[in-house]
Amino acid sequence: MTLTEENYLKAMFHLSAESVEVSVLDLSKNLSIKMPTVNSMAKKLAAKGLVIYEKYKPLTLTKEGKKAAGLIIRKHRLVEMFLVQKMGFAWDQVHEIAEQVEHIKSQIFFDRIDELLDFPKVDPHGSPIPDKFGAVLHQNYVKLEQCILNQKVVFKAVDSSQDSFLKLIDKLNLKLGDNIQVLDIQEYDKSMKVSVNDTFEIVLSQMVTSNILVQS
Amino acid sequence: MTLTEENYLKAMFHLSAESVEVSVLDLSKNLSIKMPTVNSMAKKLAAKGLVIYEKYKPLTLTKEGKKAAGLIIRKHRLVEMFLVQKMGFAWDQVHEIAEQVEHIKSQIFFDRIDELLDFPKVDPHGSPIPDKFGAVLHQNYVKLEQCILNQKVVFKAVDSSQDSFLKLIDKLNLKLGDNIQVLDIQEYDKSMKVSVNDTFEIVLSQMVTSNILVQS
DNA sequence: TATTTTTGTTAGACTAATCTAACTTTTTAG
DNA sequence: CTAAAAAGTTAGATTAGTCTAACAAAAATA
Ligand SMILES: [Mn+2]
Ligand SMILES: [Mn+2]
Ligand SMILES: [Mn+2]
Ligand SMILES: [Mn+2]
Repeated sequence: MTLTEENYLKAMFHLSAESVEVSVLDLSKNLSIKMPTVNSMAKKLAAKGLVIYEKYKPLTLTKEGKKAAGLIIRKHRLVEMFLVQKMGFAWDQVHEIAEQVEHIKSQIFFDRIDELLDFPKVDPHGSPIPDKFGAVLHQNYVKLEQCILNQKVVFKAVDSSQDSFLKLIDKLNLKLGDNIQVLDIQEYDKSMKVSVNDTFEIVLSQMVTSNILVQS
Repeated sequence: MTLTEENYLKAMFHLSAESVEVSVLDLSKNLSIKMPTVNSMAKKLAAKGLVIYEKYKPLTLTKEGKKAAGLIIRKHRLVEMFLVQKMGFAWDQVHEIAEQVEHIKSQIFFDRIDELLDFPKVDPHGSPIPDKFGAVLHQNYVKLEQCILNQKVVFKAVDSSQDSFLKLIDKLNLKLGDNIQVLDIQEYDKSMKVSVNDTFEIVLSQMVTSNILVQS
């Protein structure tokens, strides 16, 4: 499989987290690749048995395709964890590097990373690392955005890898595992005031709360 | 620069260690790519100012080209060192992986590797790591093959990355830094009997002695 | 339902990297 | 010094991945 094909599969996997089916337009936007190009790649992946393609219908990953995508995401997340835990990178520096390293062809390389990290289950952003068969343990996290007044939750993961977002979280002194309570929600812009570990209070815009994943 | 271009430059750099000028045929053999392909790539690299190309003449790297190649080789060797020193790989496992990782686009990634290794000067095979400007400190090593009877030398580097060769060196219990004395040279096949650290004696074929680099 | 907008597809072109077949130049050997 | 061999080049084809322009179908809206 080529690097390009791997990136398409990975994008489809991420997009189908919600809706299972993925439109050509969504993929196109997500990859910043024009629709006709996506269309022809979809046919190519279908010919390889990784995608179900029917004219004018949304795309679906086959079982095979899901597994392949899961294995690439596994490598991506293992690499991110290694970069943070073993090489001292900040969580906002690792996504771009992992985006490239995930395509290295070497089983032992990733096995060794896994071993050195003692077989981690999540990456530095709280996302689950798929197992050796490409299967992802589904997390039942919700967006902080959807929480109600006074609800108490735990900050479990982030839903964006944009470095400006991650840097903001750092600046706000928020960390995975923190206890968050919703103190106030502004009707107008959906911004939230929350308390963190009962020690300090911050205000978060909806753009931020929609990328914070929490568990009750 | 593309991965492919980087690999051509690197190959040229290696081949021009001896003769400065590189024939299209040599490059073709070295890369396992047919001559017409090499020819057109040579023109392309010439257009970018990295190679001097004149019809029917051998190829030469420009100053720019040499620097670019040196920087890729730097990455390759830093990665090999990291894989051995920090990730526990054997010296015969790292070349293939480094061949891929050397193309990662991320300055900080390689800078951090350099730092974690405490700015190493040689890779696990004894080859010098080019500096940040792509310049290589030239080593004055000779092949064990060329040594004379009774000469005492130090094993400094290997001249092949083939894993079967490296495994053989391991099996023979030879290590970089070992003191070697030439005890006997067979007229017929140029095989050598040598003593190692004055503790044991082994016989090496010419194929082996031609890939062992030593210093007096 | 009819029209407009959105989404998806086809056709055709382009670049990078590769190949084979045919031809030319240079080098080597008789 | 010529003929043969080796090395290098050109031409033309192929595959992967991308694009724009034009067209078609599906979905949304009036
Ligand atoms: Mn990531
Ligand atoms: Mn990627
Ligand atoms: Mn190497
Ligand atoms: Mn390489």
